[in-house]
Amino acid sequence: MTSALPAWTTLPRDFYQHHPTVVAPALLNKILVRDDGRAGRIVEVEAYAGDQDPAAHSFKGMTARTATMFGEAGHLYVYFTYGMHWGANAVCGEVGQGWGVLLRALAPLAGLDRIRAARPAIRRDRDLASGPGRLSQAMGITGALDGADLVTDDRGIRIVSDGTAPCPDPVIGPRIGISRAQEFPWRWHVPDDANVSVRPRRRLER
DNA sequence: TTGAGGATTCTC
DNA sequence: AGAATCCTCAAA
Repeated sequence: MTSALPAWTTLPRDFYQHHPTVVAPALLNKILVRDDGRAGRIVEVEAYAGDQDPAAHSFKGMTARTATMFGEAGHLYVYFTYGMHWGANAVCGEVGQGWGVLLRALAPLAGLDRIRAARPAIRRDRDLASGPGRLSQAMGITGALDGADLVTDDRGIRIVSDGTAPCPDPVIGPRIGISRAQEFPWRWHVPDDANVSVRPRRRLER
């Protein structure tokens, strides 16, 4: 019997030590894993690039909120917004750059009972983790996990590969929900994946 | 001390 | 289209 389930190998530090426009598409088809069995395949991401990027939290330099983003690559930057939602990023680049990749959507893969329990109002599975706030809620990510090391798995969250190739032909387009640098094509998602978040409704100009 | 705005989601 | 809901940061 030679066939076996492919091993889940944690992504190494140097996977993250590049520009977020490189790391972001490379993260498509990787798997976000919690130590309680919850896991989901990453199907939508966005890049944020520090002082090169007016839309990034880190654009104007480090603050108390963004300290993690300026730290070592491979850690989790978790932010709070709109008074109720958490967002999760993989820090990338070198220390001091403030670069990261926002995890925007997962295709739930394991621990579905726990994921559904974390999203009790949701009826369809494709709505469980389709959006940064939904993803964080589904996976139990809050500010308590800000700074967690995805490489050493020091706090029960990591990103692994199951051997699936990177998405060969991702959809590329503008980022969602930002007011500046809207023209940067720094969003990538797996084509036709039901879990990809959708812009609510484009506001008509004028 | 104040206030505007926010890497969103849900409901009406 | 509007509400919910509160933290962050710059400016006064």
